[in-house]
Amino acid sequence: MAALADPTRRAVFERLRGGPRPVGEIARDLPVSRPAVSQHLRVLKDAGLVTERRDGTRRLYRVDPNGVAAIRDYFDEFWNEALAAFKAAAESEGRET
Amino acid sequence: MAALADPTRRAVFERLRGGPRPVGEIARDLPVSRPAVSQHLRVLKDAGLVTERRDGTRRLYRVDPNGVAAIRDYFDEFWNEALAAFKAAAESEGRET
DNA sequence: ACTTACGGTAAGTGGATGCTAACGGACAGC
DNA sequence: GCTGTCCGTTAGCATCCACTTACCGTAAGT
Repeated sequence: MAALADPTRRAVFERLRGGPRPVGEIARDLPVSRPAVSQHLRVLKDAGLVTERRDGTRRLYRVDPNGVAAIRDYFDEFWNEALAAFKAAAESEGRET
Repeated sequence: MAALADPTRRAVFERLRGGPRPVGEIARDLPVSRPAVSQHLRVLKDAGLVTERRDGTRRLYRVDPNGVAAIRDYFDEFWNEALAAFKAAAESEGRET
């Protein structure tokens, strides 16, 4: 999840939300150089959030559903536990006060 | 979400998952000093992920359900869009190939 | 009032990291 | 084979940030 910390990297990631994209196309509408995008994609790939696929001289990157699912599950679980604790606390507080 | 990037800060955050906690108690079972925990809590608070409440000389921190919900929603939406795009791509690919 | 416990803040430092510039490699078209 | 395009990698740099140490304020107990 640390991979999604950087704003630029999140921007790169979100460019992939609608489907596969080559590196250059992503770099074109971002205020950073192409190598920077490459490095971000490498981090995202190591984090299991995107996958790579060669297409001639280009490389298509796409979102890896498994990675997104992992983070999504983490927050779902956290949400459930935290909410339960929150309700329990609110209740016992209501009782005491 | 950048607030949850740091591992230590995530650890602090997760200590709050089960209910409110004072600063000292959190710092006690983490390998960092108390001021460090204070700083992390400040970041989490600014990010809207936790709320603070004074209790005598202590300060109780607890998870803010709103903050967690925001992130959870972000990933839910991302998940839906990405999955849709992924399926669409897989389909059109299956057609062509 | 004095002491003790709790915790936020400021200053300073070392390590991590995002960026660019420069280079090298692979593939397509002529 | 040569050229041009696309992209990953390296080196170097600037910046950010997490951490500790030291200090100060506040509240509770005696």
